[in-house]
Amino acid sequence: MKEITIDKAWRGAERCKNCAIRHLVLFSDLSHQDFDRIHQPIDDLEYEPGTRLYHQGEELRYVYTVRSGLIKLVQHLPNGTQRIVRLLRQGDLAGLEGLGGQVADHDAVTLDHASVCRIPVPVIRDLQRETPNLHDSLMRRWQKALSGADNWITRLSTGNARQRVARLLLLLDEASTDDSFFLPTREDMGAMLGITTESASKVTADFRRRGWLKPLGGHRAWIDARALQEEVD
Amino acid sequence: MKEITIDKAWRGAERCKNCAIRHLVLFSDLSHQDFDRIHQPIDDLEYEPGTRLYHQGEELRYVYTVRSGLIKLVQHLPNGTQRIVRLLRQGDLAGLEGLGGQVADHDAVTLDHASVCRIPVPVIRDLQRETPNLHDSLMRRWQKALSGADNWITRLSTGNARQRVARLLLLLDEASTDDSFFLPTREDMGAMLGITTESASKVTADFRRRGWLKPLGGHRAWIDARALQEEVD
DNA sequence: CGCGCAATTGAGTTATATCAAATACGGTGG
DNA sequence: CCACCGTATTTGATATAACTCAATTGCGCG
Repeated sequence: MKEITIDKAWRGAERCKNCAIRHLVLFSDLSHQDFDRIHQPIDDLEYEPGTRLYHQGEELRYVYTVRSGLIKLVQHLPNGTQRIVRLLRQGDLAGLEGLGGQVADHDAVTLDHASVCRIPVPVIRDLQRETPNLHDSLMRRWQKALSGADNWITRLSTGNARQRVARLLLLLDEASTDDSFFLPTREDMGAMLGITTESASKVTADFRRRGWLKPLGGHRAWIDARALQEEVD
Repeated sequence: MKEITIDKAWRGAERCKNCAIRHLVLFSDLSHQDFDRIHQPIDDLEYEPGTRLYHQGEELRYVYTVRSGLIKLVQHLPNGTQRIVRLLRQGDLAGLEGLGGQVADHDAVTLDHASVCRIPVPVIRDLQRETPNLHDSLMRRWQKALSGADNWITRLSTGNARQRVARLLLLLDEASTDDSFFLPTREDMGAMLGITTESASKVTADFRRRGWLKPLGGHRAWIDARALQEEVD
């Protein structure tokens, strides 16, 4: 597991005002004046695959907005097993629990190359106190995270291995803008679905043989969503 | 499934000020003046076991604070299977997603006899606009719900049936104040753990034979937490 | 080209689901 | 208080799915 590497850091809220995906991020509803209330640097960071942003139990000094890429939230059990409890993508926040002063509930690890904005917790606390514009935006994040977690239980942790893999692929596919999507390692698929690496591999290989899944290289793939949909219901 | 029955309705915010468990509920941080901003009735309701507060897809006009009892949140899949994604108990909120204007993500159904405060969504919206005191309290609810969901995945949807049942019993036990706790039907246990009713029954019966679980009648039970803890790690 | 890791595949074992039957339990009415 | 009924639970036999362990293949990268 690699440590964090910072490729570039823009440092500052000025860039936020002109952010290309501002409509998607936490600060979408902020006014021009609100940005002037930001007194600590917001850094724009690039992480390579397998980078850990923070780990379970750690004090969270930052909240992270995903600009691009995929991030997994991993939770460890006392007995050593681990489970991926959620995936974060464009517009999602990692480390939300830090806003309440809690330590991290999970490890946050990039799956592929990821671009992330790192916002100091005090910045959000201050903005929250001085402007109400952030509240709706923040509540939508909580809401989205929660419904994501619920879906994870019902869709990815219910039914047989075949259905779970199919639902995961459909989930990854519909999240993507183009017709290809990031295909996780079989080990990660297993950790997401509560099945073994081998089981994930066997189902995946079967889908490929049937022509419903086509790997495109570089950890990307295409699926026949129609066919896979029929597997799940 | 029974419809809602209202045994008593206190109607009004006056009672809230003197609520016996106010330190646990959403309005813990409100000032005396804040209560005067409440212009719609908050009803104190009693539900019998198996009552549905609302169902998935329904518009949420209220948020519900659990005063006592247990409530299950059930999510239905298109193929007809259903899964219990969370349990709510004293101090928890049902229908949080209604605050953002969304329809209900789940069915909310009482497991045992439950006492609940029903708060109109506009009341919370108004308070939120006029006083910042609610924000922390509300965020803690989101945070708690989310970590509850994460735990549900890692503890109750991971490992073999035996471990899952053990973890569920431990969870129900530690939530309880006295040394007894509510023991769900095997069917509900199955829906919580992603296993069949029969599997839940077989494990439960085995724990009983070993003396680690003692049913006390009236859907209540006692466990040897020490022994069960050893089963999970 | 070959090294190392990921993915695949297969055989054997175990756990869980499935189906069916028997038993226990709670509530109701006599 | 007891008998009865419907439902939940338990139990068993069998089928099936998933896990485990081990070996092999494939692939990306230096």
